[in-house]
Amino acid sequence: MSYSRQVTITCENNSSADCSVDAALSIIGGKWKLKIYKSLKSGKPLRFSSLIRELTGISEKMLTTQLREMEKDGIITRAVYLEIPPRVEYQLTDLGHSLDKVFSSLDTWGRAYINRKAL
Amino acid sequence: MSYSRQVTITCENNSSADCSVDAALSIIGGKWKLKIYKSLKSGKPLRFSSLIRELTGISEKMLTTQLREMEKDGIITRAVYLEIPPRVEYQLTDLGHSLDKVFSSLDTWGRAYINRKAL
DNA sequence: CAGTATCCGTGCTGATACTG
DNA sequence: CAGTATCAGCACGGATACTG
Repeated sequence: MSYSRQVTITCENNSSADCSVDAALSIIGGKWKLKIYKSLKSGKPLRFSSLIRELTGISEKMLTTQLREMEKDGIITRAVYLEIPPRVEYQLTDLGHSLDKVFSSLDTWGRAYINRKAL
Repeated sequence: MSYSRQVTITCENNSSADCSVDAALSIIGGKWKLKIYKSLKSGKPLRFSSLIRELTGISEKMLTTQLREMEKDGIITRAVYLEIPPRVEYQLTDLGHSLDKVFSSLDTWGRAYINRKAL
């Protein structure tokens, strides 16, 4: 089974701003990516089972898929420890940590939006 | 035809950070929203046909859908001029303009990501 | 424990044709 | 000009069962 995705990063007709924003959204968009980022944000490596527990509602398949994509995108690392029982730990890379500003600006805007709607 | 969507903004089990980020992504996520934002960013009101021209590749149906959602979310206004031929102009609201920081942080991160991958 | 394999529904997105 | 209506494909996300 392959986890290939189409992340068209060639810019063609679009301005570079479109392109960069698209690239960013292709990596942090979707239902789970930013939640996974948030779980790993502290820097502490987490195991598969810990992530399943934190991300209430995600299926094993989805978590696997999302983690593989994030690994491919260079956002996280995957460390396999050959033990019994097996242990796999996920951790943010430097590139992953650099999502901090994006996350916080989304968070800030989202909060403001919710407050405004609550009026 | 109704354009209702489910934008679950109740926070339930999730922390407020999850919730706000989700709210933000539900509004600016997707394939076209930020491109439309970008077209209207300057503040100049644009007509339907102008937007179609700028957003290469979008269908009329998609543009209509996206614009209606953004209007509902309070991001843009829709002004109808009862003339012949009809004229409709779209413009960012203050709330829409407040997306500036979100847009630029995505843009900045995306550029950095692309440069990094180009190594 | 940490996955894979398989099946499947829904909704996002698109193409095309038509209308006030 | 600025849409609606209709049909359709396919990717996203989910449920469940199985495995090294």
